[in-house]
Amino acid sequence: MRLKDFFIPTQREIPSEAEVISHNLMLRAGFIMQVAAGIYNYLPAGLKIIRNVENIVRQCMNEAGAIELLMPSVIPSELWKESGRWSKYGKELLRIKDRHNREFCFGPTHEEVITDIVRKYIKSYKQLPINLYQIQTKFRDEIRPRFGLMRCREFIMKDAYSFDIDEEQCKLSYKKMFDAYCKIFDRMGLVYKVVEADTGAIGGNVSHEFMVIADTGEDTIIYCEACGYAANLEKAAVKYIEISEQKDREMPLEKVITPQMKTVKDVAVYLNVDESKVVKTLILKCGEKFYALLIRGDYELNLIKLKNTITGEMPEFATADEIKKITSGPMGFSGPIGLKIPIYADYSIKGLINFVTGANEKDGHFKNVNLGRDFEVCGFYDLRNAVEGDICINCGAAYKSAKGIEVGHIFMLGTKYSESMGAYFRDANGSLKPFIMGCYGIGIGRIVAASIEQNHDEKGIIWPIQISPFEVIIIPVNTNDPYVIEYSNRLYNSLKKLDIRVLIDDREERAGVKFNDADLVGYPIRVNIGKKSLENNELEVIIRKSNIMTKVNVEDAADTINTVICELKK
RNA sequence: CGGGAUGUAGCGCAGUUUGGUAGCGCACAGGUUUCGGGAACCUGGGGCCGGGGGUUCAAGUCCCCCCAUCCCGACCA
Repeated sequence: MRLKDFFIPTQREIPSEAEVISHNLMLRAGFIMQVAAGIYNYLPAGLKIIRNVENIVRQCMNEAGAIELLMPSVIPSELWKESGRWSKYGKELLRIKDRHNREFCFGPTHEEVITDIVRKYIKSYKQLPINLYQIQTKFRDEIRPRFGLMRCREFIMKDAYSFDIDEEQCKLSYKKMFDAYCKIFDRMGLVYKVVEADTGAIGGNVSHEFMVIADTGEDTIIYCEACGYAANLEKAAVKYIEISEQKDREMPLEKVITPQMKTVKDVAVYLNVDESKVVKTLILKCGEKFYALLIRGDYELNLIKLKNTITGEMPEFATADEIKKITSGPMGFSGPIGLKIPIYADYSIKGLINFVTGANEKDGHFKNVNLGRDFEVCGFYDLRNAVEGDICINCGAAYKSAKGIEVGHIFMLGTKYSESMGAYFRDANGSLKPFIMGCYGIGIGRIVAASIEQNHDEKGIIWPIQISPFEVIIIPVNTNDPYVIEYSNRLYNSLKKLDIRVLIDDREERAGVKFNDADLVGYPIRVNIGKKSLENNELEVIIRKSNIMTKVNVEDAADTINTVICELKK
């Protein structure tokens, strides 16, 4: 491609809306352009990158035996009502109406549609297993889109769905996808971790997330270097450690005045105790039922764990009015003593003595509160977020934590959709069985963003060659020198003959402009063809990543570059 | 959804305090000189100052309403 005939609108100015580096660089390199909050144009070079990522994904999926199809982005509400998700899926689901006032949604995921296909055509165990996938534009009406392609509302996703005769076969399908995902992210050159995850709104029981490690990531992952355990924050288990404080040192209960001291921090500072000696009492609501949760002041409640161990449904925090009604005290002063609703406690409370809690009245707290003596709880559970330094549930070493970008997520779904939507097949005995399903997503745009987060320097992007919009850029340095132009064109044609994805910067720009643009856009290999070096019958090959420049004889140039490309692809 | 901020040329911004008919840099067009890390000079084009309503002789500037975008929060108990 000749740059004059192509379109890469690089910007010199730093876009004011871009907070994270990948967003900033994608805007400046002319890959994307914002149309609305969380909705972007993919400009030509950006599209090339997207396509490269898609093709790697596609190739690995095909190798793993998955079959590509394409489902619509607009889906009638009927299918979603069958699965029950029309009402359960929250505001993220963009619901729209056609001219006849019929309800549709813009698909955020396609379990319903794929199940509809399979239940219609797959009738026998002989047709199984099958894994169908698509690469499609999805829409999720995120509360807060941000960080460019990292969290947008409209985004491109690869989603695959497997159908099996039983759990065991499903595990095999799941494993195949697991391995395919590893291969995909390896080929992209990404540094990632696979973590255990909660299944959330999609449903099911087993789930893994593929996390690209990056400080700008929105997710927290907890991992153990000793045994390899890794999970996201929602899932990471906290091991119960016995605290052996001496029961006989219990002191008499004491009420203290704590004017305006609403937060754990306020109270701890005011009473001159450590935050870990303040126990917070959280009032949660789940349907019509209320619960009180006790957590040590320096820890955070994990709603997902609460849902999975106690409430079953996703709980919400009670409002100020509800708290007033239930505890008879204002928000900020709740405590377990005298509460009439079920009280559950995190393990962190067990064994604690002489702690501080709210007194369920304005400006009042209790000191020297003790479990058993002053109140009782229904039980102790793991209800808090793990933190760095916690003891690994597997091996006893200390957890570490890191920020990650979720680029892939795989689930074993079981029969959630097949049963609700009546998708059954005949097994070998002739009896009707629901399909055992799995689903497997990869965020294409997110991979692009994540790749930039991991591969850039102060000048711009450093593409892994597999993803780069072009493999080589040729820069004729002196555009007024006929030899420079001639040799540039000659090399360009030779590289094209070798099927190398080559771009020649034939613009009438000064060398510095071209160099800076090349560094910004991030081509892995740059070839400078200038008057000076041509006098020695040489040109310069520069590797973007290492910034190493090699002088190469013009006659050998094409072959040398081809060799370099092969090296970089390894 | 709550809080904060910002909307002025394609991009980045000043001008708003104290109302008086819109400016800078980059980009763009023409010209001269330059030409291996974002050139210099000259000339030029480009704005319903986010939208609507009001106050005023006069509004980018003051008041009201709306819209959009960005940031923070949504774990305060």
